[in-house]
Amino acid sequence: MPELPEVETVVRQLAETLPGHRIRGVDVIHADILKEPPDSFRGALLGSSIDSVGRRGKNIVITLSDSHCLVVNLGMTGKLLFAPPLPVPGARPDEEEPSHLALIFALEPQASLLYADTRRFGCLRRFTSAEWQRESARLGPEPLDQGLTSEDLRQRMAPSRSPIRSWLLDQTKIAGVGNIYASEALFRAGIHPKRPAQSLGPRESASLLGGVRDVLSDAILARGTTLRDYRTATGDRGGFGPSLQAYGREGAPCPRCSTHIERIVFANRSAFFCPSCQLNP
DNA sequence: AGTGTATCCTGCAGGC
DNA sequence: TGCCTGCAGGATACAC
Repeated sequence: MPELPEVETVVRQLAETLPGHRIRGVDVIHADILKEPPDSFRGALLGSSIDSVGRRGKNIVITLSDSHCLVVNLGMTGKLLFAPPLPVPGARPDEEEPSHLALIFALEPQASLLYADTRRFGCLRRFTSAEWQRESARLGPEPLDQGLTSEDLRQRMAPSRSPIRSWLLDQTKIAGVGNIYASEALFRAGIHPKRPAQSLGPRESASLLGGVRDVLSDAILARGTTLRDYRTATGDRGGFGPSLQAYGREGAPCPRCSTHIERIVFANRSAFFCPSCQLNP
């Protein structure tokens, strides 16, 4: 579910509230979202203080004061919710309790951080700073990093005959793009999703990087896309859904030329495109 | 180096 | 109403 804009939204919210809190309780409800036994996870985190909250690709990186970090990947349906202390203890007005709670952190000063995940494809992993550096190095560059040029992108695409949509979804090639924004970026760039990555020339690389950056930036401003499950750290829905131009719009008119948007499936996932704006070679 | 398939898991929409 | 199938923002492991 959550791609870069959704994760960035959650990270920005948590960065304002979490730092300075200390973990004083860890309640593991569904152990299968951890990569280690619940007891060792709990034992390692109890007493840790939160220094900062950042993002790498689709990962939420919570840096702890003991040179460790907690890395959260939301999978398809994960939610990381910050629950501030209730004004009146016991009273929970409109806010419904999140369903499918998998883990609860009790924090000091009084607050809690909830992890809920319907399908439990998400995971929470602990790393030392050095371990995380190594993990992070496996991921491709950040698309919004201004140091990344379209020429860098072209060189990374050059060895790959993989369809560009699949290439964009590969987190080791470029970090943070998922299925929604892959379709959207390719639509904006006018590139067919099945074009081999290595077939994109300099001009197309530039349009693609532009398309990726524009759609991710626009989606961040709207606080992400909620199709169904995604919620921000405050439990709100993202507002980018109505701005989607291709994804999920099979049969609807292309916003540029009115041709019907088509859906094709490859590598087991849907891709949406305009057959007239995004020509197949 | 690719692709297709399966896996983890739950919920929902649509067809009958 | 109930049952079935297919589909879903991700990541990974497998055989070919």
